[in-house]
Amino acid sequence: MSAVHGPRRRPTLDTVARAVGVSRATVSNAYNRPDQLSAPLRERILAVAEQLGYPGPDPVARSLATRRCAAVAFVLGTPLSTAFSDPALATALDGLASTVDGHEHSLVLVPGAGDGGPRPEAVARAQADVVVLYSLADGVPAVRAAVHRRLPLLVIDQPALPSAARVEIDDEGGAAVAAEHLLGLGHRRIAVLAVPFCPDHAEGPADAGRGATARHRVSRDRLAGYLRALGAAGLDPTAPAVWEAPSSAREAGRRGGRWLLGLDPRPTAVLCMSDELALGAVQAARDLGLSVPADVSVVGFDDTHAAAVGDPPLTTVHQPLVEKGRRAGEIALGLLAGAPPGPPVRLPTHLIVRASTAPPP
Amino acid sequence: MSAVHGPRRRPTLDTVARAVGVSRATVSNAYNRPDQLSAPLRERILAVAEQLGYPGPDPVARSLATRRCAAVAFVLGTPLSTAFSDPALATALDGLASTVDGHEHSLVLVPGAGDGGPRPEAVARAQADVVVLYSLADGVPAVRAAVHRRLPLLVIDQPALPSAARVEIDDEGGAAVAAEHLLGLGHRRIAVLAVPFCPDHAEGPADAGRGATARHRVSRDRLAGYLRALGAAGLDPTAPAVWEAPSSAREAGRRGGRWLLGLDPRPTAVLCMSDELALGAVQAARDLGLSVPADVSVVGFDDTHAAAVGDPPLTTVHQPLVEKGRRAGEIALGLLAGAPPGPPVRLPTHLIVRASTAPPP
DNA sequence: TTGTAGGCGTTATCAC
DNA sequence: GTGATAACGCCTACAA
Repeated sequence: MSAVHGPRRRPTLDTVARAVGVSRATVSNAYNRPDQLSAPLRERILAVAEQLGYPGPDPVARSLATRRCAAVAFVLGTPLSTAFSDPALATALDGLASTVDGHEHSLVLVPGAGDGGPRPEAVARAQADVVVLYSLADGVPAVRAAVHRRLPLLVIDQPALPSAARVEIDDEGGAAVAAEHLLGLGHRRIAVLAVPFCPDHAEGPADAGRGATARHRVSRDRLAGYLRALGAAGLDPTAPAVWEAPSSAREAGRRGGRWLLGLDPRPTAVLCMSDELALGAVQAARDLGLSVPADVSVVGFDDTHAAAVGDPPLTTVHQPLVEKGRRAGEIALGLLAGAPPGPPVRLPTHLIVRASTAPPP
Repeated sequence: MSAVHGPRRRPTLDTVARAVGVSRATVSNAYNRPDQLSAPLRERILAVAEQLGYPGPDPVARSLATRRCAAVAFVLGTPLSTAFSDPALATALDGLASTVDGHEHSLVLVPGAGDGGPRPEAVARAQADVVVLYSLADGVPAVRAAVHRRLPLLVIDQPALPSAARVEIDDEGGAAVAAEHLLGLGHRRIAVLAVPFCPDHAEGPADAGRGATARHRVSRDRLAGYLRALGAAGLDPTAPAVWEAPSSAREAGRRGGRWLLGLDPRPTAVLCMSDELALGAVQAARDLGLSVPADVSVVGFDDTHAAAVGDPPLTTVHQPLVEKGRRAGEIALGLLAGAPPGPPVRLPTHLIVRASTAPPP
């Protein structure tokens, strides 16, 4: 009698077909190829489906049959919320989103929190047709998991991966120019406020070894750029104090800034690996009663919107964030369409001098 | 002979099972339940899989079998990139992301561009276990498509939907308070700069009818709040000039501001339905050689970060964006776990007076 | 225009 | 600890 009152389990294509008295294929066509059947029949099918409470073709089953998800996966190396709160990341995603939009694809954000980067299971399970890895640390399990999937793959700001497309920034060059700017102003006691070197959430002073063996290409290269410039100016490349922040967030920068500016002798300038860190360092200076740039110069990295409107406006290294995302999006879409990975795209950086740097006091 | 040189098609669980000489179930267990088989056998299976180039269990097939996607879909009413560039939306998403993170779920962003809101097909095909609708216009196809799926459903800033959970803001109350603030300062010629009333990308002056029949609950309620306060103060509620912007972006606000401030007689104050619009209006005032708030007062809505640091800092209606997202995330996670929708969550707004408002000149 | 048959790659449930 | 077998729900030639 339960059969009379309608099925207890949710209806499927087959339920509808049976009720109408046609085959599954015809019901499928009613949804996906209206031109393959007569209008009246289609009407009837849809009506019965509606009345049966059939929710329409199951997207997962459809994907299984078509081998298509209509989605691009974006794997973060940081918590999910940073996609919306970290200015540099959000801006790059903005660029990527603007190219993915209008192509009938969704954007799947795969969270990256955790001590060893994103959980490899999360990467293995993401339902997408192409995967984009964003600035993951070298050798984390998630990278292996991504390669393993044999899906079209694109990495952003990471070392080359066999058969993966790549978009990246000239981090070392940009960092070197930032350091040269300070040297040119006469600074000699220069400290470094770094984004994470490894995916282990460490926070505190970092020695030279830690920086050199860093597993995040971005922080490794930026540090190398700073030190190269300092070395070229005759300074001891092991001399600068380096604070490793646990993220690129402003509060983290403030803590690091307080430590660096509390050193004796106090640095006259701080090279920061992100604008948010730099803005935090400016806060720290203020906390200590120091003025920027009169008492201490601060240089950022990224050239986010906040850097330009900061107080003082930040001298920083510009990287084309929107273009980075846009190019990544175009390449991802290309891979989706069967295009080969192509040569890596390397985007330039340049220094923007604003008001947070001046000669040392 | 092609069989000798290895299969041309990509290997599956079955390929591996056959090669090892075990059943599919055992291979599946090797991946998903290591404790269900002996370690040596598992090793052997994994080794053969590796050698065969088996990418691991297919996530889509797994989802089909388990009826789980491990993802929450977030359906936007605006282009994908606004998720990262619109401050109010990004902040709400930040809150949602922070609660979803750590729960082994991905976040699927479903783009919402298009004249009639998000494409219903995109909503129908999103692979997720729960869907969140964000501020979609009443009656757009995407809403029907979402309801149709019979998945746990949550709407944010939209009218009630049968059996859907709901989180929303007291838009009308907030708007009324904003208007009352201006009235209290002595303003009588007050204009309105509105976010879209309908999903049709219209831009230009809007008459009373358009506002009253708006299909976006948010803009409808905010307008109603403004007009209620003006009416209560004895002003003609049909009098205020209203400009409908095609989005809540700053540039759109600037265009609308220029039109409103070019009217004769010029309004002495502008009520803006978003902070970005308000910031655009401030720009417009500047374009026309007017000073804010000396010549014209501007009130925003949302209380985004940019409002606080603007020049001048914006008087605006605060809405708890992060909490809105967080609550939505908690509810979505709850629905996922089988919890009932529960009563709608209505979050309060309040006025923040800063420096963009003053008595009329 | 409609139906048939085979396939998509897993997981789950039981036996053994 | 391991293996059959049956779902899971749909798509798509191809035949009628």
